[in-house]
Amino acid sequence: MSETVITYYSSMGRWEPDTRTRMASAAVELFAERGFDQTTAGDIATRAGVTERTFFRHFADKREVLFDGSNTLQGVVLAAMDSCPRGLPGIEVVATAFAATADFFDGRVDYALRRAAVIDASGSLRERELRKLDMLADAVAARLEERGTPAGPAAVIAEVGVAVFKVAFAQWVSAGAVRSLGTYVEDAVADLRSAM
Amino acid sequence: MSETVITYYSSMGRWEPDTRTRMASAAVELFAERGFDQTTAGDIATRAGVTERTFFRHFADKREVLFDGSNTLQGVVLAAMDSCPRGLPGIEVVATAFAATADFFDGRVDYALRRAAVIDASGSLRERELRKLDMLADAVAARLEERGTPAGPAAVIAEVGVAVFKVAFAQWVSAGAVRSLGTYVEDAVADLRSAM
DNA sequence: GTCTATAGTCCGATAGAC
DNA sequence: GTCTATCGGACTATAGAC
Repeated sequence: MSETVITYYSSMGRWEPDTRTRMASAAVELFAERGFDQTTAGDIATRAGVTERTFFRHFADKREVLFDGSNTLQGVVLAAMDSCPRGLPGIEVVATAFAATADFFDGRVDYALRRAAVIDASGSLRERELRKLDMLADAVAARLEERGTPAGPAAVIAEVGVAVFKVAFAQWVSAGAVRSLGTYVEDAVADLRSAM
Repeated sequence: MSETVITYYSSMGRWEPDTRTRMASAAVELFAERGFDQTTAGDIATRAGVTERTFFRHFADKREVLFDGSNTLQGVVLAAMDSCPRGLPGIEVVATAFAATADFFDGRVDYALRRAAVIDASGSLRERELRKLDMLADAVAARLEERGTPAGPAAVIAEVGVAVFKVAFAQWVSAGAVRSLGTYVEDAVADLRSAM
């Protein structure tokens, strides 16, 4: 999704613009209508006005169409980490970074909620989401190491950060996004602090 | 895998016993030899002396053959939680429970390491493993709630516990299991404590 | 753009255990 | 007889190869 991708494709001109975005939208619609398993890659392609072959040229597999924004989210997290002052403890950096994802999601609440409902309804999609979060944890750990945190603690802090984010995000979704995601992140961090 | 299953099947007599176990062993061998993608479900079945059809009756999909022990591991964790005194803080209960998995893995180091190598080599298997850990977190959270921990903190503590375990397990594997898994869990918990 | 292999499902049939 | 585990064939969709 992400503005980057939109700009990229709309600059091409020759083909119908926003092909990826159209396929992503069509996918969420169809998965919501009939379920993930009952929707073929060809169905999505057709609704987006392209062929099945084109779908697989853009996305490595059927699930991936729902995770086009993952890189953008990761960029948001890493950028927020970079904005933190040098001396700030790793755990603070990570907490701040995940709280910063609130802006990203609060700006696309409707899509995020529908997408979350679709993912939660499919074990297959849930697996893919967990893998994306796992890769995010790896990226966060690497960035912490660059900031001087030793490898062991960096891995622990990164994984714990993602764990907290997972809980906060689930609560945000199940509450229907009535409050900003940031408040759920802060609450979850507070829960962890008082637990230790 | 678990002794229960072995006993169950060996009591039948008519067919070759331990079909599931034989398929699981064949799978690890073949995945290690040629890789996950280069191994068909039929290949595994053939090496185990059954047909492809039989394979899919035992396992919902090709990946699942490597995760037959997941329920057992979950049982170990939950049982360890139940052994903790009532008043013990949730975080202590979870830390103790995951440290208790050491006995489980230290008793099958060889299989665990080969299995881990196979899983790490395949994104597809990694996804499945993450999903199993996610379900473990849900089970741990539920058990914490039964012990009186409020839902929010229970979810956070459970997810953080799994996060710590993930890091400890990865370190245990990459070090070749030279020390017991328990020491890695304790170190990771210590890292988290000093980070907060 | 076509062609193919494999994953995974559904139908039914068979055969020992009880 | 019932139950459970095996096997066989046919079928669709995914995903990769050409």
